[in-house]
Amino acid sequence: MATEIGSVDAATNIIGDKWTPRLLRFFLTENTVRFCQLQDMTGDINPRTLSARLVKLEQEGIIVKRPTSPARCEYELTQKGRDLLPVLSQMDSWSSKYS
Amino acid sequence: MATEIGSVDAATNIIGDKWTPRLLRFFLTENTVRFCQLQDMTGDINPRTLSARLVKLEQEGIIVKRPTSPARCEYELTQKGRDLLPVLSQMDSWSSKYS
DNA sequence: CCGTATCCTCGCCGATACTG
DNA sequence: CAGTATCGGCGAGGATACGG
Repeated sequence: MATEIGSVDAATNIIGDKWTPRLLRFFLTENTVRFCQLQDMTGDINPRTLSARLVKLEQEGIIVKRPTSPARCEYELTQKGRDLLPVLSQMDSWSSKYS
Repeated sequence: MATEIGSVDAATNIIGDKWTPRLLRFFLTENTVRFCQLQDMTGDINPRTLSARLVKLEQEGIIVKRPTSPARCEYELTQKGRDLLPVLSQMDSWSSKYS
């Protein structure tokens, strides 16, 4: 059945984007997040860039966007996104070991 | 003591580079690797780029370079590099789950 | 075999300003 | 609050050729 095992590319396509790991890291401790929270947390991200990241993550089925009121919405991980958290955890612990 | 836990940046600095995850993936199955092997495996990587990656990985203490004969050498993971393999494994399994 | 040297393109992303 | 619009710089990395 040609199970193409052993590539790392799909994850790289997400993780490799600037800011994305930081954005996803938010979900290690929170269930939902809003646009401005991500802006505040990263401190410096351009709204244009942040928007682009969220669009891509949504297209890839990693997050879902949910309006909570007019002019307000929140983002949440899908199952596919939740499955990405172990990657983040590993990156986290490696990073803190080798600061 | 301001233990800055909970960043993902150090790993991102390595993993985020184009080609690097693929290069490191080699070490999931092999202990040492040579320049031309990496060229063959990736298929398309520019020698200039490959060289740059290896230099950076060496500077970061993730691999070591060892000449085996004049005009021949091999690369090997350090402990710091070996500690990076779990990240790669996680990326691998996520990628194969969501091809 | 293992790279380095030059040149050059392309697209990422920051700055800034503005809308629903 | 949650984005979109426009513009522009800059640097990563590809193409190609060459050297130890």
